[in-house]
Amino acid sequence: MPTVSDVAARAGVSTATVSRALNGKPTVDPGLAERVRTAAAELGYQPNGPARNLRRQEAAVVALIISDVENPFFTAIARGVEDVAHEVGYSVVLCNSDESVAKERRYLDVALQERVAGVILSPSGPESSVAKLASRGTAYVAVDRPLPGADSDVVLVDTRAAAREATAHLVAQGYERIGCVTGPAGVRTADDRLAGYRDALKAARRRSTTKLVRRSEYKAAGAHRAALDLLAQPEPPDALLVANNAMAVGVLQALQDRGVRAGRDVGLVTFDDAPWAALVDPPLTVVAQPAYELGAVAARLLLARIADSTRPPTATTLGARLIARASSHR
Amino acid sequence: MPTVSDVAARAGVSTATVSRALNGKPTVDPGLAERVRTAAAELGYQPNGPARNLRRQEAAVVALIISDVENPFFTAIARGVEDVAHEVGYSVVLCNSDESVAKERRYLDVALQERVAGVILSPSGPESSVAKLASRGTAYVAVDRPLPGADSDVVLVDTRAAAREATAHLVAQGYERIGCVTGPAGVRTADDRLAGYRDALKAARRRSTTKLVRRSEYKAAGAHRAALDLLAQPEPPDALLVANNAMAVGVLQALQDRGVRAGRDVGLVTFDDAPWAALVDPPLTVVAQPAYELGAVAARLLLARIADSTRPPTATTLGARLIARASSHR
DNA sequence: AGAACACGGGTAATCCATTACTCGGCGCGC
DNA sequence: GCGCGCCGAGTAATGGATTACCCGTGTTCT
Repeated sequence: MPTVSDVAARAGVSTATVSRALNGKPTVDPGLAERVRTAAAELGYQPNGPARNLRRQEAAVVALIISDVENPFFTAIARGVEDVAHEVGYSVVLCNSDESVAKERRYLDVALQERVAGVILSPSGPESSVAKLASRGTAYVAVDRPLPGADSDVVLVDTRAAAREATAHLVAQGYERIGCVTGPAGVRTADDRLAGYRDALKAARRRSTTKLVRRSEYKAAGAHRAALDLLAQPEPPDALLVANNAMAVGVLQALQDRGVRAGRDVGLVTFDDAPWAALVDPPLTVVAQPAYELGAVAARLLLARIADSTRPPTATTLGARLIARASSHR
Repeated sequence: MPTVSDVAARAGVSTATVSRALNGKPTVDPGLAERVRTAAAELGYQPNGPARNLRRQEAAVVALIISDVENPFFTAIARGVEDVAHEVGYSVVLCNSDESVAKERRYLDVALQERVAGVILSPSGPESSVAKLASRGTAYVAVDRPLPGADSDVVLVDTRAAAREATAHLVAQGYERIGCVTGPAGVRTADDRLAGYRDALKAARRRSTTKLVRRSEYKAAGAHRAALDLLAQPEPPDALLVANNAMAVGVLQALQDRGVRAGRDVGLVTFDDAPWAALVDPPLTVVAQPAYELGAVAARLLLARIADSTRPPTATTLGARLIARASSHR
């Protein structure tokens, strides 16, 4: 594996010149620079990343820690981050914390060790270990969910308002006993969606009861259990607000298991406009979140913070959009 | 940011001992090792990854380059890889080549520069630049699709047989004009699925015509166009074999657009048992591929090759399973 | 008791790219 | 014509962890 010295020898210059030429520094004679480039190409020279990062004290890499790779919402965020980062020459490494605080911490440690330039994360739990990042001066941005306590850049969706709107929509469609399946306590989006749901019930002068609310992991299996449980009650809900698209899968399975028809028997609004949401029977009414934008904005904020660590932290809130389809209509 | 020297000073030992203690080398007095560990903890010491990797000439990281992060098939592979790699202390960085040979090459370069221990990839096109990996001695494994020309470890699904079985199933269900929507020429899975489809038609003594075959990118948009195109023909197909799950979305949209009922009007078998496949109307008959297993096996092969670069390359082929649901039944 | 050896631990070389510092040579101004 | 300043390029220091090599102490065998 050739090194700068090999290139230098072949081009008949010093290693300093090789480095300057390959990094496009202007203080190199064009002729020499050309000679260096051909020498590098002939040897198939690839700079040694670790050596470069060691010297530079930072890698041109940002880590993106998402809570569920199998959720299209988060992969769309990833696309947004990637596109923006690549434009300015940063690479993105995607880490899947799988809604586990332990895995999240592990990835944060790796990011810290590898001296990445910055981190974008969607915190999986109430207690996050970003303190380490802060104390090391590594830039970071929270996406989708704020960081408890930390005064950081953050990009959110106005999910409480969206949940309120979605619930109001169910009320307007004439559903009587509207339930809610949301994520774990302490995960901000889960709490906000529940709060929005309650806001709407209150505004409609409906009594809100914990009997119609269930929490579980943000995954299909948990939502499946939650939905079965709700349906098994003496007075089951006639509509459900479902807090993310993985959960929507679980809830739909539960309805199918019980032979309950979505829309007709139980109205449904779910978060996230997954590619398949319009294809199920009946097409799902959804709260479409601007996931790609979320990622793109987060990436831009991160880059800005990497460039200037003294910027005051900003909070960006994007809006969501209710797309009414047949599942919320008798 | 503390370094080994800081820890050494605090523990009253040399940097060598610190390194040995923290890396669990047996040649350190347990008492000293303990002192080192407390010192490190008190300082919040995090080893400098680039420095370590520079010295070790390799990072405990494997790169996984997949062709589409938004496709559940590939994210399931990612889970398999992650689980296996983490068990032995490797980190996984996920790279999304987005079915683009250029992005794939870019990520390969990054992987090479960062001196990752190994690479697992699903090649996006017929010409892949793994030659660089080979010449640098970096371990790699192909997953889902073989590497043209390269004699590497590879983990595949017997996708031709699966396509044959799926098509035979459509024949057996009484469909007459069976079409096929597959991926780009040169992508092995796309070609194999088409070949399997033709195998089955031949076995059933059906005439196979290019009028019923369309190729597009492995994405929803392309499949949508392809399906509309097929349906617009004077003699449209009465059944379709669809080569992956992103495409299934596009095809279902097209059917919806045209008011054609899946199953009744047009039988459907698609590849990949996505979480939502059983939830659409009608539930999709699918070829379920062992995606998680694919990833897990690939990771194990990669680790074996990292440990011993002289092993002869192996090819592993896993079977797929046809799950008959309502979409292939009038 | 003396010698050989095992073992724990320290010193310093090493990995490779970047960059501060330095130096020679050339051009321009007085 | 002389000197100052600038430009291009080289020398060597730097970053932090690992590890080859070496040394001193304590053990064991003869």
